[in-house]
Amino acid sequence: MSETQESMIVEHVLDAISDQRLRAGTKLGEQALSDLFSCNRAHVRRALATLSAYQVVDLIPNRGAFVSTPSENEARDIFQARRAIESTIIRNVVRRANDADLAALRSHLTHEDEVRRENDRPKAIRASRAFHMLLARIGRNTVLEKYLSELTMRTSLIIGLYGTNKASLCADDEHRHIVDSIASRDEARAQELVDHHLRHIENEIEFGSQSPRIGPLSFILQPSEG
Amino acid sequence: MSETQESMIVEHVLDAISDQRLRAGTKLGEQALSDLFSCNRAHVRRALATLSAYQVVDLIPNRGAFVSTPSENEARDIFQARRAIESTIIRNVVRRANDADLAALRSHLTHEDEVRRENDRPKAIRASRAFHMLLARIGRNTVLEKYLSELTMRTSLIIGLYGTNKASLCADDEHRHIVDSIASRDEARAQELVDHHLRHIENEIEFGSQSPRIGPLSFILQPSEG
DNA sequence: TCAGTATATATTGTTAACAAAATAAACAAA
DNA sequence: TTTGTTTATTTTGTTAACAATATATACTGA
Repeated sequence: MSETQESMIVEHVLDAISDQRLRAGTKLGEQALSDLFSCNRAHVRRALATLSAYQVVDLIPNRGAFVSTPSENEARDIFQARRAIESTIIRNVVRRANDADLAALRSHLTHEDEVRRENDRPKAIRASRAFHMLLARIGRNTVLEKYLSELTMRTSLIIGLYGTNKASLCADDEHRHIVDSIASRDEARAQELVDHHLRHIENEIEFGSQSPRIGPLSFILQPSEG
Repeated sequence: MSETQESMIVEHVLDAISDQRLRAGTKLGEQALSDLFSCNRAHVRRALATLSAYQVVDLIPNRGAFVSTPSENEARDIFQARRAIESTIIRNVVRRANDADLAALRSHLTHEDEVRRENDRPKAIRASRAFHMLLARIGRNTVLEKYLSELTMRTSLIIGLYGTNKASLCADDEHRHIVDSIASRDEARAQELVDHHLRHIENEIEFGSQSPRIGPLSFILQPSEG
């Protein structure tokens, strides 16, 4: 089934979305993709079907595939779903995190500090997403981890679509405080911090302004690595 | 893209799974499916890619597609995910349900009573799933609704795989009590009842008595099934 | 210039044919 | 019988060609 080839396309598109190189509404042409990844269209079509199932791509009959553009209502549903899922994840983390996990979290925080100093917004957004996904992995529930992966992807889409009020996205030390609460095994506090953090992100989104702007696909989707 | 044709295959397979006509491990041959739905294999392959993204089907390279067989760990993750998601759903329901919604819930309860009298287990399981999906629809969060759809599907798979202790699956009047708590707008009680209900279902599953279709070898012993 | 229409191009949808791999069957040797 | 090997059959994977549809371009007439 050449699972590798197909999943490579999927992974690259997902990476590009979470990096905000691919923005909402961008058309994903079959020929363009099969040229980029040097494969035939059948692979591309299956990859697009998968991405559509992940709800990050819309398939329109006879028109093609487009990166989905979440509405405000959809965005709010997504954030509510994130609160539901990450609430359970953080509880798992507080209960299950071992020393290695805590070290990984601390290490990630310093990484986020470095990124912040670089003033590279897409990179910062990516690092922020990685923090949430690290928590999901430490929580050790693969079902929740997969769902959160989809939801954070779509969150990147939302932020790219509508923009945010403040330059700093995942606020300065909210992540740090969350890690502290995990380290002190304070379940209630950790849950409250995560919930507050997610509401904070949602509240900073400016649903009024919508700025869809797109570039050529070949720039955005460089199949750099194998 | 003949979205209709492809989604028809997907829907039929999902229905068959939730009805337990399709059981874990069953092979979904491409030719068999394209014959059944009188379409070409390209459609079938895309449908299988979608089902794989929903995690109800495993795609094994050069071997084909098989209805997935959740492990015990996976099953527990699924139930935890359900508690996380349905907790938020029921909160939405208590807040948002109008008179029509309550009427629909009452109507469904009488339907479940009728089904119970018929002693048709698959039908009962389907009706039970429908109750949870009705709650999800009334909750009006499409993201959570879609995830719960997947999770209830996989729950059907789990129950079919491992079996349950008692004949009655979704216990006699737990659903009724949940509806009552919704009608009286008792959020805390509704959440507690749903959580308890889900734990109840999980506890009735006999993970010890695995049916002999776990390993890949048992697929071969298994005669092909419609 | 602008609207509307016709033509040309490009893109998606469909099908069939063929290659590669896995499974099933047949068969020979112990 | 049982085991191992070879052959045949089935199934999955890949590719290309063609049809249907949508988009872009050119053209015509006010």
